[in-house]
Amino acid sequence: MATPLPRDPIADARLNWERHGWSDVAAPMAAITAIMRTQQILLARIEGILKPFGLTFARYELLALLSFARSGALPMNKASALLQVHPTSVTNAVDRLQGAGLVIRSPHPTDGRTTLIELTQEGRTLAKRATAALNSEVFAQSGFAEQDVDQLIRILGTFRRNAGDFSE
Amino acid sequence: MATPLPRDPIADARLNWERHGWSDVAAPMAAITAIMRTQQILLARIEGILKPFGLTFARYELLALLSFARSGALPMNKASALLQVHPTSVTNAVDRLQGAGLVIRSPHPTDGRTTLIELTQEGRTLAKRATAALNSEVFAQSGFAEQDVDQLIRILGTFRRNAGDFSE
DNA sequence: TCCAAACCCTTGGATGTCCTAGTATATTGC
DNA sequence: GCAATATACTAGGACATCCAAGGGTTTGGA
Repeated sequence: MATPLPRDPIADARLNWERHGWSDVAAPMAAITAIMRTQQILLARIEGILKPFGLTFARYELLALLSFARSGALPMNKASALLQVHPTSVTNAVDRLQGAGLVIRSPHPTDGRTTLIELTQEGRTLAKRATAALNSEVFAQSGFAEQDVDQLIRILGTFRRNAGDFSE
Repeated sequence: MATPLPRDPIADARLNWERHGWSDVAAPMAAITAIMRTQQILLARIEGILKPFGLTFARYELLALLSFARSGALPMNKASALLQVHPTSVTNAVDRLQGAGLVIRSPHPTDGRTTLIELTQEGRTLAKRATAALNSEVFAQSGFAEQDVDQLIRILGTFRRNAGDFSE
């Protein structure tokens, strides 16, 4: 890890905003910038843990999603919707997972347009091991206080609902 | 925007975690996943606003940083440290900004290793206009309640400090 | 019935991020 | 003073994301 900066760059940005007369939006700017940076930190941690398994976060997410599907298989478009990424991102991830022998593409029984992604036994085993590693190395040491975790889930859940992620 | 899902996929993931006996880390997993998704939503909004200016978020951040520097110029390594991205990412952004005539590379007066990035007049003007657009179209309508913005700044600030971003 | 519209997946291209390695310049230590 | 180490930037490569466009399959309305 690099040497810590002497000052918080996001707090400084907020001061700059206020100095320029944008005080009304300085706080949301700081919050949004902090989310961007936090995501970057967390992603780096996660990828660091997954690397020994030959996985990236994108591929892990797909593997995990499949492992929770009753049949161990999902249509690509369904995976795209649930992971909330562009269909081409799923195509990309499946290409690599299939190349590694972790998933298989198979035709949908009734809809010729649709392709099913199916976990192989190897894929299921790797998903299990990778999840165990993430649980113990990242999620169990998230760096968030317990009440803060609840706050985050509440705040970001409201945000995501308002952004149109889900209706529920 | 795509049709909202009937259910929150992150809440479902949390339930899956609990069902598999990982209740102790289910909440942090959900919080971290929510951060990833929120970042994705915010980034898409920001890039949508910046697109008409011919800017991406990475390039905008660099322009904004320079516009707050007293001299309008910064060494590349300083920009890299303040933006907390890899030096090669700064090289990439500077290449494109320079190609668009928004910044200029100039040699450091005393250290031959260092390259200074300097805003052009055009760059300064564009930074101002882009900031105004982001302020009114994104930050002023962040979708977070005012108290939640404060909570986010507090929670993520603590997290970033613990992660080694800054010492202060 | 049949064709247009809708839907699903893939290909190709643009960007951004990181890592590794290489070149050039400074600084340190003997 | 000079060699070894550290620092600064860039080139090349691997991945991920999105968008635009294309080809195949289904669906729905005339």
